[in-house]
Amino acid sequence: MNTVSKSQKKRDALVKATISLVNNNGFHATPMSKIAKMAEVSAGTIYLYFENKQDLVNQVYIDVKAAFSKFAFKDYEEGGSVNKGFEIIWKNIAEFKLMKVEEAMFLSQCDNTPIVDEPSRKEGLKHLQPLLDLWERGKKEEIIKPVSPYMLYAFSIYPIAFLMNMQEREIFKLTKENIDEAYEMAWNSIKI
Amino acid sequence: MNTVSKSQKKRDALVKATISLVNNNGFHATPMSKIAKMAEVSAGTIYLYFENKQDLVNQVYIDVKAAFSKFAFKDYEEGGSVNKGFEIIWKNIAEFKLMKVEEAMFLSQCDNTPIVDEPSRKEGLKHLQPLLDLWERGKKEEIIKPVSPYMLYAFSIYPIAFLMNMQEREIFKLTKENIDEAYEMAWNSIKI
DNA sequence: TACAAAAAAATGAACGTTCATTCATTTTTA
DNA sequence: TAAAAATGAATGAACGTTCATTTTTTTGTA
Repeated sequence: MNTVSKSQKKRDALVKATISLVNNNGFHATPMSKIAKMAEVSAGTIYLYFENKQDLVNQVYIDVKAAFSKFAFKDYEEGGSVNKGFEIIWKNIAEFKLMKVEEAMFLSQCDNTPIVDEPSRKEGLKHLQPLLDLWERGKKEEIIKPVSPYMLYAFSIYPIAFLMNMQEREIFKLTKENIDEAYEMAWNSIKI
Repeated sequence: MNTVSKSQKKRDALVKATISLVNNNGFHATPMSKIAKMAEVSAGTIYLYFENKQDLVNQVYIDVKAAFSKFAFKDYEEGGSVNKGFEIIWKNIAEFKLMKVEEAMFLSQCDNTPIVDEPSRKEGLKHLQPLLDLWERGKKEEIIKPVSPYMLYAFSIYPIAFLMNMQEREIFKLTKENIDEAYEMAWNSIKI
């Protein structure tokens, strides 16, 4: 049997189409009509699921960010060593950015432009708490540098987005060895 | 006397207006009419300086990127130690991102969306060679990790853009001390 | 189970607005 | 006074959104 309702399928198709078109053409060149066409849905149908274009991007952003966060913490449980915990999370994030390129590219575009509104941005940040907690513990244990979590994020996590971007533009190839080197660089920047 | 021609002034005003409006509203919500109004120029005048809207953003991108690169290498001369050279360049870049926020935000938006075309992107990259050369020397001297320059850039330079973004959203404050800490983190990630 | 009536979902043509761009005219400069 | 620069109203295409109509699904009844 089919556990996904028909209307959920349409919403999913719309979300997917939005991600793909915004990635390839940018938000400014992604009309609702094209989204509808790619999702194989009529133009009016979009407005049964989303209030308007702004609401559509907001919801897509929140959806993708939730999927990202879920992925980031798979196989992770609090309580283990800070080193190991960070490695698990970091490699999950790297895997997400390299496997789910479409989603990751979309997030990178949203995080660097005013196409999503402030409340949705806040909403998207919610799920990162376990990483912040881990860092807090790492600071107490004098393993992690006693600096703002924004600094830790900037130097250890954010760089992955750049590598993904270069990879996507076929300027640079991220191999298995590269990933281990990258992880080392991330860790070296935040460890004491 | 006035060494800047009148028409150069108009072009400058258009460039400035474009940066400001794209930063605040996004490219999709920046009509030519608003750019003209903010630059105190008639709509048609834009087309004396730029072919069309695409050409306008491309040129603004290239202009700003050139200013950025120039700034990045001020007070730098090849030949000094790798450590010192990198510190000078890194701190220049940090200063640019924190002092010339408008320009830096615009670059970050362009670098993460398809609003500028590929040739302009290539053009914008041209001026970074001295940093690549420095890194190459650092690798030979076994001071810098023997990894792709994209990796070095991702972990040492790219994070500054994240900090700038957070600073701009008033989520995080970058103080003098922070900057020194950040520099340490950057250096730790790329040094052997 | 079969069918019809009611409700819900989906459609897509139509609407009004906004936008990028043009060009006949005016203003400024040489 | 000729040339160059600037203007801004006009144009037509494209867009987001609506809504009268159609299609599909659900419900109620025998």
